[in-house]
Amino acid sequence: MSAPTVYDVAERSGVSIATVSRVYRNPDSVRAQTRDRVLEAARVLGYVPSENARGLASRTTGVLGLCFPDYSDPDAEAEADDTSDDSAVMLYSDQIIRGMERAARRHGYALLIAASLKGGPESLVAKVAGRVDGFAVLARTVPTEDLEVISRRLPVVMLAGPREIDHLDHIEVANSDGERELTRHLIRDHGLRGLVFVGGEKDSPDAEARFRGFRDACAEAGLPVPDEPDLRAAMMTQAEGERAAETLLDRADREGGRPQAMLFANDQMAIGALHALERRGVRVPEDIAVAGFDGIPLSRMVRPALTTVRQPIRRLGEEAVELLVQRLAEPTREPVSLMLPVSVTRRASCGCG
Amino acid sequence: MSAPTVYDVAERSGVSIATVSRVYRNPDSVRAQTRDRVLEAARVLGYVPSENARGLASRTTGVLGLCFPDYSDPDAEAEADDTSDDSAVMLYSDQIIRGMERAARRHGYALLIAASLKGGPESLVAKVAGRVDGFAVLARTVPTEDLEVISRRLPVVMLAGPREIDHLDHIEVANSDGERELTRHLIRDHGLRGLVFVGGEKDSPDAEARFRGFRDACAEAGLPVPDEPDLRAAMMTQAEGERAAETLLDRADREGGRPQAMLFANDQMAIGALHALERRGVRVPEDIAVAGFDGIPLSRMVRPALTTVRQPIRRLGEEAVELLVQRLAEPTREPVSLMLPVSVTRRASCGCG
DNA sequence: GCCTAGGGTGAATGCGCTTTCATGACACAC
DNA sequence: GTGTGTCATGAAAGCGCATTCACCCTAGGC
Repeated sequence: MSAPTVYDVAERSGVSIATVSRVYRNPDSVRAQTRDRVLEAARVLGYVPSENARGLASRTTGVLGLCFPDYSDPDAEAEADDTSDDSAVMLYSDQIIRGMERAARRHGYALLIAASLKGGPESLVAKVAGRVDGFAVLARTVPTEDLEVISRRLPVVMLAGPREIDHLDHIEVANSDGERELTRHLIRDHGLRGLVFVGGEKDSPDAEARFRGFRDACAEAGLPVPDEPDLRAAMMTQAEGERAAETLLDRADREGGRPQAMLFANDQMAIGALHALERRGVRVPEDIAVAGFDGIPLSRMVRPALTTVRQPIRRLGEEAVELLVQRLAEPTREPVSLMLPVSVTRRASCGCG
Repeated sequence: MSAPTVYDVAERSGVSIATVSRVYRNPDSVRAQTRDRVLEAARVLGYVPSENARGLASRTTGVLGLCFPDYSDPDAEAEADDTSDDSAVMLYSDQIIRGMERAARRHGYALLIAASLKGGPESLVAKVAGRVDGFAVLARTVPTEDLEVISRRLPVVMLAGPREIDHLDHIEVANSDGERELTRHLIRDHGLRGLVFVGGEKDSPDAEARFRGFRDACAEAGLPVPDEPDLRAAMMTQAEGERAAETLLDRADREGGRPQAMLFANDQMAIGALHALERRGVRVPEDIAVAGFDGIPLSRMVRPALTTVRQPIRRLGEEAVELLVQRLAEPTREPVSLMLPVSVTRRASCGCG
């Protein structure tokens, strides 16, 4: 554990530390014979260059970072249990990590990942930021003002959510477009009319964007255009989805006119609704169509399989790296805002397949 | 992108750099009023401490690392396609990453991940090693001699595979025990007798350990004990599994006496075999039982569902971090070698469920 | 034989921070 | 009033490396 340095290697091989450094940074600039002596000494001593020192001296690290929130995700755990196959199911973060890792590897970067420890010191971002050449942040992981500060120092790309800081690179998925297309499908291809939408809280930009897509499609079709979702769930969890479905059924029983389709701002809720409907003896899709959003793996496994909109999450990670690499190469380039396309996945719960 | 430093902050707030440093490292040692001045200056300037410099000066990084091989894994990609749900399925590496990330987060560490770029410079390990407080290596990612060298400098834990260097911490899964128990189940609970085992190459320690478990169970039951697997596959892929199954069937046709059960050193091969058997019109499990090893997600989805042995891969990652943290706290502790228990998953392909 | 290029090497400096160690300013007790 | 602690801060010395810049040596041209 002693940690030999360039000085040790230099001494042992009878050269200066400059030469040792060159052997690693620019081998061709050193005579072969000298190089071999140095490498041999390094081997014997167990020398490994300190990337910290190297980074300090050369102002570049070869590492990209990712910060994501501490969703110590009870839902996800539960989901894993549902499928009775622990850890077989990829989470959102897993997929982004995989995407970034692949892309980073292609470009010769390593990847540093850190989740904000809820209640921990706010140091997280700083810790990452001080250690990488650039990094990606999932929406709402880091206070906007911190980002503002840090982005003056190195490239940052924001993932998902709205573009909070307009001089940053930014990638989101086409929430609104996706929901619009999904809704169109229900209206046009299945001839459904009484559509209700279950959203999230107002401060969830994704949920709001999806609602907008829903409204747009209603407007297009000449259907009544709601100002607000028919219901807002606080948590967007499966349990809340069940509750929402029951509330809507009760409301319909009281007021008459059961809806022909329930659209949910995410798959979790839609799946909860599926359960609730089954309990109530309401058949899906015969009596009512159900649709979600996200395309989580579970959506394919439930019965009936859930019609949804699939997000290219892994690509989100890959594109993030591409953007970082580009900006590193050309720091003055104009900020970019990408919107990744999503695709409607038609399955049994809307009457397809 | 200017990158303000302690000097800038110190100047602007009228203190020395030492005080700026203390504000971040040990806030209580600075008078509140001074501290506020410094923080304000930092905010205005957009100062973020350089973790590189900090690491250099304090010889500690707060980062743990993971190196894994570049299996740019055609099988895995194919598997994802099979389930027609891109990137829904977790790979081995994803699961380890998830486990390590969770555990690292608990202990306040960030995680640096790097896959060895095949054909790239061998610098990978050095890059990671020079940047972390300790790291985990998947078996056969890094040449033993490199590890030997690096482990003199910082804690290293080896994951999976045999213990190549005996002064390193090491975690493996109970390959042999698992296969033994699986084999016992086939022999004892299903009364099977003619068992064949399809292994991997001799230099695959996992496959060999599994074969030993198979032998042990045969010996216990008083069945003939083979010296070698009935067949060795070069790649342990699905395609090789198909081929293996066909070879074994052909051999049986020539020599008479079709086996009652085929055991494969991993799930991939077993799943390939399932396909081959179906093509040949051999019913599973009525005519022949099939079993794999690993418990990959696909094993649950094929028909008949595959009996296998599930590895706690995610826990492997978690335990790795625990070991690193422990060793960091107590560098002189005796090297540890853990063996994680596995569990036999009985499904349709052996006649259960 | 002298001069010139150019490649190989070393000395020295600085990257941004942590960390003694020393200093100064006070508060308190004698 | 002098002495003794305490607390807040500054000065300075590295941490391990990359990188000029200057230097020397050798090979080639004349």
